[in-house]
Amino acid sequence: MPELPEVEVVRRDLDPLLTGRTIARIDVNRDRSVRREPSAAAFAAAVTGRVVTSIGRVGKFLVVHLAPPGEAVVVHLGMSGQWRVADPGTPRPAHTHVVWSLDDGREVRFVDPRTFGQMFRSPVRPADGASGPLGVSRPEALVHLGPDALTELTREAFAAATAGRRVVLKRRLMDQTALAGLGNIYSDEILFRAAVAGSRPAGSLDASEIEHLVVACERVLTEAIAARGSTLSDEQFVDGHGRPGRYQEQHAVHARAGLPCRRCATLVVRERYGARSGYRCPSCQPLPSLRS
DNA sequence: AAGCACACCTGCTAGC
DNA sequence: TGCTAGCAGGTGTGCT
Repeated sequence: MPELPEVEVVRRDLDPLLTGRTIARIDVNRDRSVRREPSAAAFAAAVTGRVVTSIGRVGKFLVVHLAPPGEAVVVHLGMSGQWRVADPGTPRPAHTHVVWSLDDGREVRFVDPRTFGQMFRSPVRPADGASGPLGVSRPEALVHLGPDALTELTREAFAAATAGRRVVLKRRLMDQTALAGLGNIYSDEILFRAAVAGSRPAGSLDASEIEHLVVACERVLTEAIAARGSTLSDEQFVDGHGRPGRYQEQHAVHARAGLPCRRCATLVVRERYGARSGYRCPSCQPLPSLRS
């Protein structure tokens, strides 16, 4: 499923193609892909004719800023969403739910087999003293998200997100209101890089472990973006040009149960955290009770 | 009020 | 070989 690195790859693909373009037409083939709007038709009518001024990202959400300022289209790829840039003459893939036609003749297609993806308008207040570290205001629909794991993460923010929490760390890392952008893949990889077991209570971290986790977060996400994201066998992530990512080749533990750890060759184990699964190297990420 | 269960949906896989 | 049942995933809601 697309997490922060995959969404950032798509953002970087779409930004030069959409910024400055006018949205000439929007076709919604599946109403479910447009949420929080009076209707799909109302959404299309409100966005048609407007100019894209930039494309941003908060966590796993894309933010298409429009002129005149004050409103943006927020897009979430869900579990299987893709944005594909194509010429109108080419056949549309199955599950093409929304098509944005641009004034330069190109189409941007929202393809989403599992239909967990969504898009909607959201007000954006002008940047002011209350805006984020980047000086960019968030759409109002995204103010509940925690700091962006790539652009807004500090040691202080991480400490605040975990202090006093009894929930297991793995789940806290994936809680978008604590930290925005991490899902199952990258929480596993960051925990491995920091040599911390995700089954620990979030509030049990010491200063050294927090430092390692913050550094691991920055490095893993940066490397994953450089490798253009992860495309697993049972997922279908592709970038704006239809190409898969390569970071899965570098995964240390995620989806590698029973395979040797890349660092120490100990067999990776799969663990359950409630309804979710995670992967861990028992040797590199020991449980506290097993520490010497 | 933190934390959990559940709904949403469809393609793939494991199991008969 | 063909079928079905179950799983997987992120977000939002609602319950305790």
